[in-house]
Amino acid sequence: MTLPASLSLLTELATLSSSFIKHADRKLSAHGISFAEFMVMHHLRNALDQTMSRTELADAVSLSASGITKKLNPMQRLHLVEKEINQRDARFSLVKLTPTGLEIYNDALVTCMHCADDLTANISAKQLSTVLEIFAKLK
Amino acid sequence: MTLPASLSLLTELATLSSSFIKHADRKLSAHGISFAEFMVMHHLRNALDQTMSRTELADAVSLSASGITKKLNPMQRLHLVEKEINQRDARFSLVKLTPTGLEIYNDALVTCMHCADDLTANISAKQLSTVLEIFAKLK
DNA sequence: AACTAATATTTTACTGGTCAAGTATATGGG
DNA sequence: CCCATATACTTGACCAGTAAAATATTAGTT
Repeated sequence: MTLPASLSLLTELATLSSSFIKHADRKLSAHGISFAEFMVMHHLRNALDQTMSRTELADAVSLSASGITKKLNPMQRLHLVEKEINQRDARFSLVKLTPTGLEIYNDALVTCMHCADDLTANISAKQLSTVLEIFAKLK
Repeated sequence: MTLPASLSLLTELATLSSSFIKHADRKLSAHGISFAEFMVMHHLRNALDQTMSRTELADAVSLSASGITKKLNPMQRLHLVEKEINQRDARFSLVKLTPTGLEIYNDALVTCMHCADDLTANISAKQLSTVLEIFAKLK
């Protein structure tokens, strides 16, 4: 009995990302952050003014509203990010990367790129861009 | 500032699989199981005699030793899997898919294949097999 | 046989996530 | 203006995972 390729993609995707994230977590622990925290900083870094609302951020990292609150609390205590209240609408609170956070992000980025290079060591640049193109069409 | 493609692969991989797993979890809840439980049964289904040791299974689904114990406990209570003691070495305990488990797996498989087809709706069969080939080279 | 080390699993304490309920603020219709 | 509704976020109770310690069994050495 042969299973369809689409199912294999799905199971491979789950297995690969799970084992990769664990690998990255181990490497990033040298910077005192997890891969999930790196991803939060990564999205903030690439946002306009390095600032996003909590819901935008939650969507970006696939976390629930309460999940993002609980993830950001320790990051605020470590002064990696800071909270700013929106003048127009006090319900919104904006999250901003601090200078300390940016510094740690930049260091962690180097580590993370090494992880990424390890991951992709056996594939060519062409294959890499092919996968990225196809990824863009998934979902 | 442009980031290397390898890093994008990594972040996309994490984001895609996280959102896909949540989608599959919602669909599979109709069968009373999670995607993680589906993966356990999937590996057992494709194992010789539908039986694996707990450590083999833990490796297959990227769980720790204690993680697999905690995941299997409720599955045993629901009679999806059963425990068998190895005669040769009483330290090993084998995990086997029960007839009930097999039945539920087969139903869940149909649901899961629909999820997989949704995921891959916008890519061709050729692209699908290309990605799978490249995935095999990662790590 | 007895002691040490290795292996497979479980238990414990803890972390990080979810959902559902609660709080605070804003918006629109009477 | 006031009430209902919607939105953004937080809190509380719970579930799922980890690492480290504990337990049980086997294997190797002397």
